[in-house]
Parts: sequence; structure tokens; C-alpha cells
Amino acid sequence: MAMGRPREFNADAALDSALQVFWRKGYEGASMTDLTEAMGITKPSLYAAFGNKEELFRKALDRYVDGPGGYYQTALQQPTARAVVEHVLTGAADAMTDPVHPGCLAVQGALCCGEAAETIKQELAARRAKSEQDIRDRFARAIADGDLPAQADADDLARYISAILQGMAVQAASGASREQLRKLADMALRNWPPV
Amino acid sequence: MAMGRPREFNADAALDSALQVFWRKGYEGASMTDLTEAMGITKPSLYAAFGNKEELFRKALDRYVDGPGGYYQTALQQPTARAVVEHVLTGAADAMTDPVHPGCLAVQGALCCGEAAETIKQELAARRAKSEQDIRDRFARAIADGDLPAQADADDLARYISAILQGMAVQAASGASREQLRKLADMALRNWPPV
DNA sequence: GTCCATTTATACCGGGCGGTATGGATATGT
DNA sequence: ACATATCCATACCGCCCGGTATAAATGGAC
Repeated sequence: MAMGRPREFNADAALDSALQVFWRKGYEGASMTDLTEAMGITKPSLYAAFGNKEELFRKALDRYVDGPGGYYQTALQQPTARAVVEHVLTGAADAMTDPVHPGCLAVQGALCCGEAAETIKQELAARRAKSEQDIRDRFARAIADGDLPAQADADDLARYISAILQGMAVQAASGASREQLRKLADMALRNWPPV
Repeated sequence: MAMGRPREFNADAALDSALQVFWRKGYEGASMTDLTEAMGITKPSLYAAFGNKEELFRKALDRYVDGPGGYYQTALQQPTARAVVEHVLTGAADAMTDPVHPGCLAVQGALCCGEAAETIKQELAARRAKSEQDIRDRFARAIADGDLPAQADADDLARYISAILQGMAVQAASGASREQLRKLADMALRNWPPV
């Protein structure tokens, strides 16, 4: 059987370009024209390879989580709660301050939006909730292990760290420098764990 | 001289309705149709009374700062740095968790966007920077007064509080409850001032 | 009661949106 | 060499965007 003409572009490289556009402009702010121009392909090629705008965003988001956002998963694997927090805060300070795409896709991709992007907004909220859940479970284990004080509350600690990370994302989107975010991370670390 | 036909709607009430729409959907996500329907007026009336979409947003933002966001200014006038922080954190927890419009307009109004909203994005970033500057000045005064430890850094403290507030805004936009944000505020307060 | 500035409603504008139909180009399997 | 499956480019779709021209309705000033 014939295999047909092979595509002329690299799907992974194109997806990376799309990720950058979504990261800078958000889901609603990124037009199909923005995306095809950055990806170097035409609209029919995009739709054939990635479905539609929503699916393209989801695939870019997956790539984000495994790539630039990968510091979160590696942080969770650190041996102590302090090492987890240290890794996640410094990792965030670095990942969020690339001037090409400041901030965090999971925060600014669709924090609020019109009806058309409601699904994406909910997907992002669910992913943030999942991340908070993951670090909550990690802290609960640390409490059980005696790695964190017995009277510590995993829920509160997880919400606190999530808020710091999301605050860093807003600061980065507003133009904060890597040094500024690192000082913020250091301050949170000096006071870890908060009583 | 003739005065002309008086307008049939209340401009302040209409602006409040517009504010709610912008708060829920952001600048880009709020269409003129969304706005006119919520305000109960037609497009020509809106343009005659408020200019265009961008000016309407700016006027809604002013109204937000003086109304629902007023807790920030009153917080700055509290007598001690601790009272300032207590007031701003609890005020934020309350203001950001009205289910009709969760979160903070100054954060989610245009955190990132397409070219068309770039001006609004910069305006919001400038307002956030101004707010951070205000609380930094307040902390600097507290350090000079001996109200905060002499080795405290007003820059770091201001960035820290700003990040907590912005983190709360993201949490609220994701559906966090008033109780959850209050626990977050309490935790930050128990550790105030961070060393 | 008439004039007239202003607001109102309707209907419309060009343009960009996300998405697609069509047809020619191209490499593979036979 | 040929048939086939797929990709690429162009041109187009209906729709909604922000914004406006036009003209009728309105009510105060004289």
C-alpha cells in the first residue's frame, strides 16, 4: 500500500513554536495566524496534524509540563520536604523568567476568558489543582515520616506554596527579573516550614 | 439654550455592570455584546457615554480601585506594619471570593493577551507596580520608625506581600473559597515579618 | 407650542476570527 | 512507470469582532 507524501515540517519543532506563542499571548490572545506564522506551516497542515486550536493548546500544554515545567515533577522526587520546596521555588524562578516567554503557561494561558475558552480555563484550573494535590500528598508523607513537624497541616502548606508559585508567575508576567524572583524564593525558604 | 434629551440610564450603574463583566471575563474575553447586554444599553449609547472599549475598561478599573479594591488603600493607612498586612490580606481574601466575580481585576483583567490588548496589559502591570511601590514605601517608613526590624528589607517584604496577594488572586480565580484564602492569610500573618 | 440639542434604536461597516473545500504537488509501494 | 495516499497552497466559508452612520424619539428652554 502507498504511504503518501511525507510531511515537510517537524511536528515537535512546530509544537514548540506554538507553545511559545500560547505562553506569550495566552489561549484567547493567540490567533491561528499568529500560530501558523510562528510554526512555519499553513492552516490546513496545522489542522491535519493537530486537530484544532483547542487540541493544539492541549498538546502544547503537555509539552510544557514535560519540558519547561518539568522542574515541578523532579522537585516532588527530592528526598526531604525542604529539598522539594527549594527545588520547586528555584526551578520556578528560573523557568518563569525567560524573557521570550515570561510567567507560567498554566497560570496565564486562560486565567479568565470568554465563553469560547471556558473549557481551556477549566482544564488549566484542574491541572493547577492536580499540582497542588501532588505537593500536598508529598507534604503529608513528610509529616508521617517526621520530616515535617507533626502539627503541620499538609493542606495549608500546599496551598501556601501554590500561592507563592502563582504569585511568582504574576510577578514574572509583569516583568520581574530572575534575581527578584530568586530573592522571593530565598525569603520563603528562610521561613520554611511556616508554623 | 436647549439641553437636549436626557439619557435614560444611570451611568454609574451601567459602569458597575461593565466592571462585573470585565472582572469575570477579562478585557479580551468581554465582548461589546456581553457588555451592552449586561449594562442594559445599546452600543451607540455606550460609545457616547464611555468612549470606546479601552476607555470603558479604564473607567471600570478606576471604579474597581475605589470600590471593591478599596481595602488596599485603607490598609496602607493602618498604624503599624502588622496592621497593614493584616488588613490587606484579610481584605483581599474577602474581596476576591465573591462568587459573582472571583479573583482580582488587576491580575486577571489582562495578564497576557494579543496585540490588541497590549496597552491594557501594560496599564494593569503599571498599576500593580504602583501598588507594590506604595506598600514598599509604607514598610520603609515602618523600618525607619522601628516598627519593623532594622535589618528588614522593604523591597523584599513588598515583593513578598505582593506575591502572596497575587497568588491569592490566582487561587480565587481557580475557585478557592473564602475560608481557604483566610487560612492562607492567617499562615502568612503567623510568620510576619519573614526574616 | 415650537425649536433644538441630545439620546435612542436600527442597520450597517470593514476586518479578522476559527475552520475547511478544492486541486495540484510529491514521495512511496508495487 | 504507474497508482495511491498524503501533504501543501490558495482561496474561501459563515460568524462575530469593535465601531459607526443615519434617522426617529424625547424632553428641556424660550
